Amino acid sequence: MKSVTEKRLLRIYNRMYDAYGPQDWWPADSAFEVMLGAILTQNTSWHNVEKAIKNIKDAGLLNVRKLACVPLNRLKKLIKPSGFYNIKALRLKNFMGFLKKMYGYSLNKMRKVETDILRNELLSISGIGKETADSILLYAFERSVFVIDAYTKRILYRHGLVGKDAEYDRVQGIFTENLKRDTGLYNEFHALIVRTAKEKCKSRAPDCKTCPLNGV
DNA sequence: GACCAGGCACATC
DNA sequence: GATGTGCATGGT
Repeated sequence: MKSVTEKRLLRIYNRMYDAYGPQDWWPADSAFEVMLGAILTQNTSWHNVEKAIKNIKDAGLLNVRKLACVPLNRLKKLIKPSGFYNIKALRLKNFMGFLKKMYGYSLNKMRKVETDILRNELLSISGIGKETADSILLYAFERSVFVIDAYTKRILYRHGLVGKDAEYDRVQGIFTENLKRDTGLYNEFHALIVRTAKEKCKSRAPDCKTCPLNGV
């Protein structure tokens, strides 16, 4: 028996899927690249993040052990195009220090850890908040964790499912308490929200005619 | 030239 | 607990 909210969420999902199709997220070739991107994209357009990741790739450093050895100042230069490079370089260092300390740089060991424990570990790292942690859990480790970002809050607010300043956990609960735990669905749903938001209407104007969510 | 982008930590009240 | 602020590049 589907709840009213579940039906609404699925209607939103289907509209976006029909308009844009599968998004094939996360745009990365490895779990480590997902993690780098998740930190670099904090309050930053993906376009700029791609430049930073390309710099790291071109330098042959897209590898946990290699990148961990790069001096801070060189790391700053490599990620400069993604903005906030001073603070983000420190965050990457914090994160890689965590990987070394907890897992000896082994993402396979990390992969064996239970989701709630892993989430708490990630949140304990300075520079990794809920959205970044959940992005890593969903897109690097295929866990059924719903990622909430500014777009998601905006869309749920626009559709009257949460209040204007609803907290992260509250917004996340709307999805996880009403949808079945399905990693593939969560993956595609969040990706489609970002895609929809990037289109012209930005999912903002209530009277937008081109938005696939208009009238849902 | 203003505004925005796939947040987060920290200071202050 | 809530609100405000710094962090910075590059595209529109």
